[in-house]
Amino acid sequence: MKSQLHELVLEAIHGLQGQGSLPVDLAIPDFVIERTRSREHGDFACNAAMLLAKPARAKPRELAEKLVAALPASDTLAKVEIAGPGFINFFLAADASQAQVRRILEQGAGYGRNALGAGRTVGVEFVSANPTGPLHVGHGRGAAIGDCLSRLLAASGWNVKREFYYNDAGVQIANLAISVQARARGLAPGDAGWPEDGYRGDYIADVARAYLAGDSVTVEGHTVTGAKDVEDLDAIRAFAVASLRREQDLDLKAFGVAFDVYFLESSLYADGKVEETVRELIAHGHTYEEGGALWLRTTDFGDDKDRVMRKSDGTYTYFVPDVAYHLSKWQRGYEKAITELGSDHHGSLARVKAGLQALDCGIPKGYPDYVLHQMVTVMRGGEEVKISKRAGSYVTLRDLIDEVGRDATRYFLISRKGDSQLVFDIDLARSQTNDNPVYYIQYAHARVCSVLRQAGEKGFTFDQDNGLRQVARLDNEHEQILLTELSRYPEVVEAAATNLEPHLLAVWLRELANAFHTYYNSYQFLVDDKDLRDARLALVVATRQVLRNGLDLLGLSAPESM
RNA sequence: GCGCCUGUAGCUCAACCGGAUAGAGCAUCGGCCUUCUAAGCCGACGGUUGCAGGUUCGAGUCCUGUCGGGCGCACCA
Repeated sequence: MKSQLHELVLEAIHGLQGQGSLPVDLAIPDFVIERTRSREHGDFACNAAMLLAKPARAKPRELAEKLVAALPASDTLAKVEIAGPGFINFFLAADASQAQVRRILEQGAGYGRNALGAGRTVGVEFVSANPTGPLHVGHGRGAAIGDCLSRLLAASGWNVKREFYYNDAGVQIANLAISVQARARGLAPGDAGWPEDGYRGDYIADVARAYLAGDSVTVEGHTVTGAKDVEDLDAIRAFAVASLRREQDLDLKAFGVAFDVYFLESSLYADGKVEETVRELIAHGHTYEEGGALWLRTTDFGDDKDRVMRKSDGTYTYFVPDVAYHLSKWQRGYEKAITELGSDHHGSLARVKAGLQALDCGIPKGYPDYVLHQMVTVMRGGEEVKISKRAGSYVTLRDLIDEVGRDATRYFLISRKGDSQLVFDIDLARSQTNDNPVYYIQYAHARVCSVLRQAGEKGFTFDQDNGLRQVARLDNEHEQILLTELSRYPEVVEAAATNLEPHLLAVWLRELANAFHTYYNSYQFLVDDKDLRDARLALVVATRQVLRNGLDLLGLSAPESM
């Protein structure tokens, strides 16, 4: 609809140019068609007249009048008004918005999808936690954002690959191994001989116990069995990594998140990708040696200082495999790559992008798209919660899922813009479940289901075809508002997907639910007038469809009763 | 010190890449269930968008400065 109106206005401008009211060589500004904030201003508004006023040396309102006069006739419009400083307000014809009901019911689960991705492949990397402990709330925020983005992109016609990258061999893993070993020897944090930066959480003791008991752990298709040998650090490391990967997997599963690819940093070394990357960077002349180290001139690509690639001891700094990893995404056919990270990693962005550009192999300048999220603070009883039994020093995702439920946790973590810090209020999410926004949306869905059940009990049969023939009966204000909301859904999905801002969908779904609840409280659906009843039920079923589609994109359930 | 993010109602947050009278939820107060689930609806209260300038028809949004908060600034990952 927006693009349709945009076209109409464009034609009007050209028309005015044709009749000499506007200069022919006028540069047409980037005017927009947008949803109005208030219904008094119609359904859509256009700012073309105000933008054209200066270059055309005309008064905005007069120009707007000319534009309206030159507007091609359209039967989707009931009226067009000029308001404020020169807005052109479009009022849709009632039957145009009523037609939404048919569109929604015909398209069903497909309503709201678009084809912007055109079947191209996008890699969405998120969580990417190293297997050194249970996932924390921050990972949860990343998981919710990454998963929801994946769903949005899939709904926008992209072929989505969800990817989890982790380091299975670095110093953190070495630290994990000696921590488990210390526990296996019966040491506890604080004891003499406890490793200096050892991981202190209870989960380390659990892993050590399982290792000594000879338990088996299966993850990503391999099984690792505890060797029981306290001295065998390699065996301990393998077992610990498998155990924690498995625990993270279970957490993610409980959160409703799954991945297509688990990518190991160690594989980049094994496959020679790291060497290949270094070779290419040297070959393209963006490196130099200094002080026994190999440097990448990242300042050529916007970084604020050059970075060491290979330390004087011959090992690589971490950002080299990071570049190699993103190169592999490109080589694996990810035309678009999204990397979702905690904002504490934002320092690496410029480096990786610089490294990719220095490879000079056709990777587009903005590659990859970074989506960052700020920290999460967990509050309970007005105080910050910092400790979890299992992890020790942080609140785990599992804690939240267990305490407030999967859907509420997801909704809270997804409903805010990623780049603001987030306060997760457990009391609000849990003890005040009645006031919880996620239940509010789900309740709208359950209510529709309930209405249909009631219809059956009252002996009414919903005749959808008849309802679609009678949509002209949907003429009261609440019905119009609901219809307008429903028609916005595809725009919301598109905006959330292209701006990489899933919270837009979460926020909007609440508005849709509100429009429905208001309608529900104002009018009886199960009336004796069959035509009116069928029309209302058609609208209500269409609403349920959109609620379902939206909840699905957020990864939330759509309960039939509550 | 430098860079990135951020500052909006008492609290938690929105505001469609510059638009019209800045919106929700929680909290507080007042109404609505013999009628489809009151996990709901309606109303009231609540704001100099941290502050000061600037850009223009128009600024919460863009620019400069300033104050407060977070994160990052290694031959660590």
